[in-house]
Amino acid sequence: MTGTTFRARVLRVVAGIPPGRVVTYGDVATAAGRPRAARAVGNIMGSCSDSRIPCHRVVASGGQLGGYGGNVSLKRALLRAEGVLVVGTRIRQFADVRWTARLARRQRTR
DNA sequence: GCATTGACTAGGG
DNA sequence: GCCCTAGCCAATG
Repeated sequence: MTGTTFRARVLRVVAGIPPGRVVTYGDVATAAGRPRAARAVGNIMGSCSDSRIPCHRVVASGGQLGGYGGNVSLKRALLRAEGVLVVGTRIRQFADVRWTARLARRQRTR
């Protein structure tokens, strides 16, 4: 995996997010190997045109919705459709819908 | 190869 | 709770 670019790793992580769950840009960056590249992740997301990449499950820190190419309303609708409780530009019960590889292992094993 | 941009984050007012 | 500032990173011109 030495030749894997940061971009590819980010897309890989986002593609692994299960329905009804969300992750912050910082979490994706960390999972990709660059804890400080949250901004870069956002840039990559804007370029992700693949339908297999659920970019709408990537949100900002603190449960903020973040952005969605200028159509935040659509992102809000998609998240709510998956069971995520969204109010205004924020996510309620963010800790309950937040997803990370480490948490996934915990809930999968138990 | 340098400068600008942008779906970010944390900290201070 | 909201607005502004500084810091960080990859992509693009």
